Amino acid sequence: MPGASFGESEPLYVSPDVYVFPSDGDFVILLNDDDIPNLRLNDFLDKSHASAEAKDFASKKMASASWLIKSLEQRKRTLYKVMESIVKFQRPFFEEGVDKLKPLILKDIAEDIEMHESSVSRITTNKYVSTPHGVFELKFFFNSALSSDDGDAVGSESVKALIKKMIGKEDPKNPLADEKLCELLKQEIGVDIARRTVAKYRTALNIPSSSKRKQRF
DNA sequence: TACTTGTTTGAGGG
DNA sequence: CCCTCAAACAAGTA
Repeated sequence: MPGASFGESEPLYVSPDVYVFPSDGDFVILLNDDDIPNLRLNDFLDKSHASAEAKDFASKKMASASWLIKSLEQRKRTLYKVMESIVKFQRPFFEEGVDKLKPLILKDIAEDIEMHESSVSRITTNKYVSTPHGVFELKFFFNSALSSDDGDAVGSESVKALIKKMIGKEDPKNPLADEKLCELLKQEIGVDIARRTVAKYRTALNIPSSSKRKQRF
């Protein structure tokens, strides 16, 4: 998604698919179904003088229309359940704010609402929720301990940025070893990655190892 | 390099 | 449109 890496609170301009707001120490979920007015079937074609083929054609159309309507209803129900489950898992976020996000994976939600991960994946892409702390894509609530938002590239990018910043501030006489960086990363943003990964990111940034950076005087 | 874990995507059924 | 399944893909790890 273009611009995905530019900030946490991007889409003020999208209209959310679902709202969450506090009420009485609890949270209420409200679906936005503005764009789906009440749909219903109109059985206008069922006339006895119609030909067999026409009746057949009509009833097939009716059938397909009716499952479309059912699908839309089901979608609403599923979206509601997913949202409910997210609120359950990320309650501290809804109560206190963005830095209280807990690690969460699709499978957690999938198991909770008894559905397949792939369904959860599809439901949570391109859907937005309005919360007391802003509007977020549903994907925002999933982070497997590493990335802060967008699943792939963004996570490692922001970790790289942080590494660069830390090395920039280090004492030239006492450069930060990868292991130390690893510790700091954990303290500062709660990211838990292996020392080896830190080394990989550092190399990617064209920063030499701590022993090479050490200055003698 | 190969294994593991997590997410996405294409096919197929309703 | 909904859903699942399996296979592909991506990232970290050893």
